[in-house]
Amino acid sequence: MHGGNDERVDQGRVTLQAIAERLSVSTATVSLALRGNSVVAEATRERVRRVAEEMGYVYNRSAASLRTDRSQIVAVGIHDVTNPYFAELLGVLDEQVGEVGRSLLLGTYGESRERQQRVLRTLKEYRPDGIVFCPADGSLLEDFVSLAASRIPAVQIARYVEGLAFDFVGCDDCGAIGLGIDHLVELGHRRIAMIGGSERTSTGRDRLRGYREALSRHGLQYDRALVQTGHGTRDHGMRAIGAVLQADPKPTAAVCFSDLVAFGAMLGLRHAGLEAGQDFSIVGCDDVAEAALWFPALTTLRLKPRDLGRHAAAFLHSRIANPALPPRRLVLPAELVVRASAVPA
Amino acid sequence: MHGGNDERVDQGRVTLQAIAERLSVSTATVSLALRGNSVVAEATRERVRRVAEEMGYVYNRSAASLRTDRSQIVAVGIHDVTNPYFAELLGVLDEQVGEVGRSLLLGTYGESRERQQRVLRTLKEYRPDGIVFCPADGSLLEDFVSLAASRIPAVQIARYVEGLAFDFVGCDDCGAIGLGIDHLVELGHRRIAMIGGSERTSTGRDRLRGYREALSRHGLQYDRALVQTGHGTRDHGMRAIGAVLQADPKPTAAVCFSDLVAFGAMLGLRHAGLEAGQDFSIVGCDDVAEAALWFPALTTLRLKPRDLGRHAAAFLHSRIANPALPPRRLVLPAELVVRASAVPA
DNA sequence: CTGAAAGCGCTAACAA
DNA sequence: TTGTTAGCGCTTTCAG
Repeated sequence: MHGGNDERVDQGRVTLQAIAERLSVSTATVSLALRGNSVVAEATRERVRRVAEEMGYVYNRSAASLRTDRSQIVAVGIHDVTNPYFAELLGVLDEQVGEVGRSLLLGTYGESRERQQRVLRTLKEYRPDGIVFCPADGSLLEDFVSLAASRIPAVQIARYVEGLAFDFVGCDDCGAIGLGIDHLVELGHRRIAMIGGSERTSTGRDRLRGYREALSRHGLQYDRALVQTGHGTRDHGMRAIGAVLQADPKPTAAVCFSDLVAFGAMLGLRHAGLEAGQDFSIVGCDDVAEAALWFPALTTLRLKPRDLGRHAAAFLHSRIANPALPPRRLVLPAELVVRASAVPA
Repeated sequence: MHGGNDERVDQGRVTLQAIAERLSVSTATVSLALRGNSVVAEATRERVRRVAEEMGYVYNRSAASLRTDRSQIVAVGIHDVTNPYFAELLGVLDEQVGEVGRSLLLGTYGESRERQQRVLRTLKEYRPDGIVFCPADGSLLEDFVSLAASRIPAVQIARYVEGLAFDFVGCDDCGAIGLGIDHLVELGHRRIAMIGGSERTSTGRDRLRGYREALSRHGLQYDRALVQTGHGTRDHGMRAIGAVLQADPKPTAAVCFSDLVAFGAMLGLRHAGLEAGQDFSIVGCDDVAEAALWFPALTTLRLKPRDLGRHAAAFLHSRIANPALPPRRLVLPAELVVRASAVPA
């Protein structure tokens, strides 16, 4: 320990305390100054800021959080970030939440209820200011009682669970599929299949319902052989289109639960020697980026994840500000975007 | 305030303290018991656990974090979750990190250095146990001095910045493109374009280098008119293919910086009246899920984001355990997957 | 305009 | 095997 050592030796612990000592002021002053509170003199604020910078101070949010009961964390629970629709949702959420100085704590759980339970519990332990989540396939009301009990402001996104008194923002799933059917009927189709959509998910149920209702609106008969429920994956789409093609009489068109399913279906069609947009009509749902670029370009129902994300963030922030708000529901309209995968019968 | 009120009245504050009082033991015992420490009697542990459960206790990680200097948070900074390659990376990271009881704190910054600065600073404030990030386009060494000074275990993923003494795990970008060129040359192509890849990114530079080196390896001449650098987006791919088609003599094939670029390029080709896999050959890079499903199915270089994510997590965890480790570099090999978008000249 | 002091909920010595 | 105690770094009265 020879002389000439400088202050940088123990720079591992730069706290308010350290700054306060260096400046011979109190930690209270430093705290206030750093947060720009105008109760401390402009000159002091400046000095504090400079020294903090110089000492390499970094705010400790755990400490602040413990003290204030605000973590500036928004937890988000979704099944799959790999699904482009949800990836986009996640992106928007991050943007929106970042704008008000909060950060996203992420948890994914596939479609497993059990993992969802674990993830939700862990997320809660970080004391997020709020949480936005998309209930896993098959979720039951009881899965969320402890979340509700925690009183953490929560908003359900895209999917809801029946009877849960949380905010919800989603799309008009029923109406979306209706639009798709309308379009196909206009094109002259009479035998229209429905591919994908889990009955254990609100989006699945609502889109399936949209299918049935639209059919009956057009005086078409519901045929169980034309519907292949399942997860919203490419794989399912590919397998399901094959199954549906076995029906007699054959369908001439299909609406899909999602674009991913539609992509799978178009591929399955090709395996069966058919081509979407020629021998068979396909309409997707979501309008992910890839949809416009496919060949044939996918006719689909646009669901606008950006709007979803924006509104979810707004709901959450207002609820954080005022937890007493009654639960709200926002259902965004879908819109048909006509491209090349659906053609006259 | 009539009688019959039960304990659930103020359930807002269930702390170790509260449990301890209820059981007439100390908070230390409760803490130990809840964490399953075998120093407390099995019977006590059980009692504590039951009461905690019953009272709706939820662990407060801010408090623990403050005390232990461990947050169980892994911060991740990336430019874009909407890019399927990075979405997949994110998904794997979440899985891996979850397995050892940590959670992901997410920050995105587009390709903006400035946003990256803000995001990194915020992430640090949560005192993550570690951080994995992909440097934004144009990042400079100086952008990370404060991260380095913070001594938070860090690993760079996919892209690295020259001279940064952090761990790195990425792909053999140079070799990947080389494989692509080899394939095209074997198919008889001599005029091969390169589309996408920013020079302000290690992946861009390395892939561009791979292009040049492979060309010269095959005795082909490097022609500036055949390379269109730019971001790894579909848009860029679509615009760039047009530009490259102006060259004289025309190229007969192109390697793309990424699958996204390749998708854009294939679309651009169509606009120009050409068809990939017939009149022109395209090879992508990444092998995202969509690549196999496109028409024509994309011949591409598989980069295995899952392996990347797994190794990054492993690097991080070992470094958290032992911060003194020297910086490591892991470069995963790429592999050619032949499909239908590249054909004989 | 600034300082002193208490306390958020937890864990880790150390003592009993 | 369990209890006592101090303290992590911050914010917030309340005094001065």
